[in-house]
Amino acid sequence: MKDDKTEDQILDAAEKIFQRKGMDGARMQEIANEAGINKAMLHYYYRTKRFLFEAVFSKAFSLIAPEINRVVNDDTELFEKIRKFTHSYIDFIQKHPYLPNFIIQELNRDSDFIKILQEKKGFPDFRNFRAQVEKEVRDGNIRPIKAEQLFIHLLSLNIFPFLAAPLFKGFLKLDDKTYKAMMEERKEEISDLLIKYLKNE
Amino acid sequence: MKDDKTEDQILDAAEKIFQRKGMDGARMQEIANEAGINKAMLHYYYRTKRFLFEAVFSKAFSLIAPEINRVVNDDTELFEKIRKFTHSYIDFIQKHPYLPNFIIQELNRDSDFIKILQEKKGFPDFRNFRAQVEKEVRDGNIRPIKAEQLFIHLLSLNIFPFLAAPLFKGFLKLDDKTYKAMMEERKEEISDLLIKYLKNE
DNA sequence: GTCTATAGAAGGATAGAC
DNA sequence: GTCTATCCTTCTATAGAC
Repeated sequence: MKDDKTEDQILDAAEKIFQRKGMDGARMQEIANEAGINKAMLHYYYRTKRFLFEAVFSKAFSLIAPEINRVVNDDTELFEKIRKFTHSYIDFIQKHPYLPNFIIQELNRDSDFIKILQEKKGFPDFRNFRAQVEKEVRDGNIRPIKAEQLFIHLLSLNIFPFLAAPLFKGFLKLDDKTYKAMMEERKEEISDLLIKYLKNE
Repeated sequence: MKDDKTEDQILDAAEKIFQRKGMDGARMQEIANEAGINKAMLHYYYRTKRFLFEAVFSKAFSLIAPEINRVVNDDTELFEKIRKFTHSYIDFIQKHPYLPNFIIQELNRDSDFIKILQEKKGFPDFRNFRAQVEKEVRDGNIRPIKAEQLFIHLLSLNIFPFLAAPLFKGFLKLDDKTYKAMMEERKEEISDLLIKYLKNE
């Protein structure tokens, strides 16, 4: 079982609170309440707030990393890859709506976090994707483009609409339901945009 | 002069601190130090931390709003508009690097903020842009696309790379200088992507 | 391992002199 | 308007009983 042990109950509770409120906004007491456990236990298992936070952050990142690796470390054909990533990422994020904001926010808050993550195994390695894009360009299958720019396009188009959901809902005057439906539509929209552009079609 | 009055000195200092650390991470003492002034003055002029924060947030939003209005409330021809927005937004953000993260973060933290902003004059009105895109589609000048999706594409491609700069620098193993150069390149990359797609060219 | 109680520090806010 | 001093609450963290 996942929640057998107090340590895991704490981590689950901390996840909820930290992802909603961030490192600075979260309170140890709140996490303890959420875990249905005493505040002293948090320190017993994780020593400090910072260590607990880092455990949560690492776990969050290890959820995202495989998604990224589907792009950079996978030998699917390029268009298929774009299509699959876009579809699966948007499904993934519907399940973890707080994740992108949490990651982005804390990386901007503490610039050392990314260095810690880079050391870990499973950290996405971009080289395969670069090679793949360069080959497609060389073979004349796609319009000339830098792999980095395509990668940034792909992630921006997929991630930002969730990060900026309150903003877009405000601008476009959409309710939650309509906005969610629009995110579903984007699976096709994004694939279509990138693939037709690359194919020069 | 801008900094004649204490009230403005405080607002400037608060801007710096809040934009770097957010509402929860910022300390009144830190803002006072930054302003070279006493902590009691902050309360004298702005009563509470929250009011001071709201003043900063409103000002930040009033800096971004005109940028958005260049897209939604301006009768420039569509392709020209995409090109101009992309170029000017990327310049704008190099001058205010903390702004997008600040806005997004606080809108996610407090979902009521957007409602307050919607009331204010100058809040972007999407209707003109929708009409413009619909007309271009009807006239057969561009590929069929919903105005909302195009709007989200445009903002995502422009804003996210700054928001996620630490992440992309980590993934792509780029230093600040190289990344900045890449953001310059994106002015053309983004325009090219959207316009060629729309023109079906 | 788990709890209660509390230390110790920090932060927002105010009183009151000038 | 501006400052110093201080109140009071909140928060992280630990001590110590069971």
